[in-house]
Amino acid sequence: MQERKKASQQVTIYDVARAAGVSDATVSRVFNNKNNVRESTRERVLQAAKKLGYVANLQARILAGGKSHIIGLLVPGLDNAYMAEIVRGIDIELGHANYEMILYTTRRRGGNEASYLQYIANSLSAGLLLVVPLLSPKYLEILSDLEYPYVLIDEIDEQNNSFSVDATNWQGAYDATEYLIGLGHRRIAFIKGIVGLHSSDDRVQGYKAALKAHGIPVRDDYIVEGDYMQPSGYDKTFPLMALPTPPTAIFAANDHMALGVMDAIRELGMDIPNDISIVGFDDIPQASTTHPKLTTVLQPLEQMGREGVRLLLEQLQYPDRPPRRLTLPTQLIVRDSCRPLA
Amino acid sequence: MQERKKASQQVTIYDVARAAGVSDATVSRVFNNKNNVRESTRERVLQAAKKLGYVANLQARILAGGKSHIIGLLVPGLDNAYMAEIVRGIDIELGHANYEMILYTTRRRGGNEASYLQYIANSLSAGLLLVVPLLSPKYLEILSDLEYPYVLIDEIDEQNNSFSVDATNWQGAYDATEYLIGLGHRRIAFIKGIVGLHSSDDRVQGYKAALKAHGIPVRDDYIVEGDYMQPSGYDKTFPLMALPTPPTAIFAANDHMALGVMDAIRELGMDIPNDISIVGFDDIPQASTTHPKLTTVLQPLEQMGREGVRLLLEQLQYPDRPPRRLTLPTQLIVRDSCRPLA
DNA sequence: ATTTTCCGTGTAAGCGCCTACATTTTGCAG
DNA sequence: CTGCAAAATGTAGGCGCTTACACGGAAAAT
Repeated sequence: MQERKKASQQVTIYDVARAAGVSDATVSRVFNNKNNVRESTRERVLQAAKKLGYVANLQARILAGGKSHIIGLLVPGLDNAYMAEIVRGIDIELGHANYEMILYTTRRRGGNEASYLQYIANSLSAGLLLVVPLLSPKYLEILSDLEYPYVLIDEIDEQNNSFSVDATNWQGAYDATEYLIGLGHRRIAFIKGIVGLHSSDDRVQGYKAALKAHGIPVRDDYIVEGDYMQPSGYDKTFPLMALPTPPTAIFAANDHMALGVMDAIRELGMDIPNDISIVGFDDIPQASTTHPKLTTVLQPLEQMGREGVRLLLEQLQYPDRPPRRLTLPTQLIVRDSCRPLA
Repeated sequence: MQERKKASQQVTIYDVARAAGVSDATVSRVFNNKNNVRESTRERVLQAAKKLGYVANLQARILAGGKSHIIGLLVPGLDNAYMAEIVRGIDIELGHANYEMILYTTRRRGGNEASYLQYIANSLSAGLLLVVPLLSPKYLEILSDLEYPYVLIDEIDEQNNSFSVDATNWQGAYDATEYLIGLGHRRIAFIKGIVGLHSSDDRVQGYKAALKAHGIPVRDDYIVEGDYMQPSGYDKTFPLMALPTPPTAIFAANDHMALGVMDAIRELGMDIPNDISIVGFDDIPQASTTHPKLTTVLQPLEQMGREGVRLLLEQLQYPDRPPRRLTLPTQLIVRDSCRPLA
């Protein structure tokens, strides 16, 4: 026990019980908001607790069968604005519900998903939030085998067997493309995200659908592959602009790539939006601090995080409710990176 | 217990013991790497455990006096690249040590630091990592009252009474300034970070010291106040460039602000680095994906995170070691945003 | 006033694991 | 072989808390 010398000083439920002249069970009841405690004793207990500085010991509480009030968050990493926004939402909502969050990264235990998940499930978290692009179906399988509550954020379960939160990716892309078309653009290029990703694929489809709906042929040479990261947006812009008939607008499947596009365009000596229009997707905070400000499709990341938490807590409370999929609306945010075609 | 139906399925130490034909104590010994277990039984236990899919129950382990293998991370939020880098380092090192991390944000329990810390200390974490700019001294006081192990990252304890990790902010700023001077610049402006922040103040001092060392007078109108965020870098650039004798180089106290400066400069129709040189500080990932690539002072953020973890684990293992302060070297990273003065 | 409820509280038995101590087994000198 | 120390393993108690159950007393019903 060298690890926690403070153990000796820890105020337990017994100390409070003694101070308040009741049994430990009563103290427990008070702190768990059980209703069968007389108001006067409840207050006596509360006061004693406050005076002694009592703070419940979580592990004991969980072990004894209480609720853990901790949920796990599994992510590949925190190193991008997209993730940070979602996590912010999660944190806020968790705060309201008085839950803590423990962070797991897929970086760890690479390969051995099964035991990692098993480990997580057996640990302190009562449930798991997954923000894992390119989620392997194996994960879901294991998770449901474990009968462990979880929610997918910005990712869906093809089997429709999981709680999940995502956004109207198709519609968002459709709207943005239509906006560009409305501005008079006909030569609209699209930089794709990571192929295979649900969100990414939907965006391509939305883009194509809008073109078709307006009788504009889909040109394959206008559709290039990116990876959702800034450098890919930058790199892919040059070949696009080197085309015999270069596009007059570029729609990047996310803001990070759009930022890269802007860099490339500037490097080509062209002006945004006068020479070319650019649209992104996500509306990360940075989108509104660039110059010109980026027109983009807002994906309610923070809200997705929040709803994810709600869905998880709901599961914890009512374990038997059937899985639900929540799809939040995106919204076109018009800023300064587009202009009507002359 | 509606919260965890899986409880019934949980494989306990007893199951393993039975399967291996030993007592639970022996199983415990095996999993705690105690040395007085015969090799043959150790293996028998391990095999049984593997077969049953045994995973230790953390709360029970902690409760019984074992090590928690969880540390807490207290941050204001995750929403910037600086923090993300540090957290990445923390995560990596924690992974090596087989520790988990639980995330606490100062956003929660605004105001009531004392009880929040008390809560944290009484929770599952064995120690706390603080990445809290503008840390109130009150925090430290409470923490040491609690005799709770903690490490400060990129922040120092004036009393020198805490374990902490930071970087050579003064030297880094000195080096960068000297580099600019070496390039022939004499009119070098500086955009400060958040005043009051240890790191920020040191950087100003380093900048001033370099100027003085080279006999260049420190001009107050060249030193403006920022807040470490991109918009402030952008905003503060305009008045600077509107000066009767505008600077030929701008040194921003961090990369985020430098990015803002670059935006502003471009908006003024000037070229980087031909018309003006720019230097940042931190070397966040983005610094190398801008165009031109940003010359900056590398602050080993990831490593700071890692060392922070090391220091914390060290404390957990040897509770009586006196506090240490670890200062990691910064390094000037020359890229493309500076040019010799014509 | 007496019986029936029900409310408020205490008692006790764990939750899964660790560890001091007791006990058995092993290794080895004599 | 015997004896004994050392190594290996088992036993039991406890970590702080929750919760089924028991129980006394007060309120409600008759």
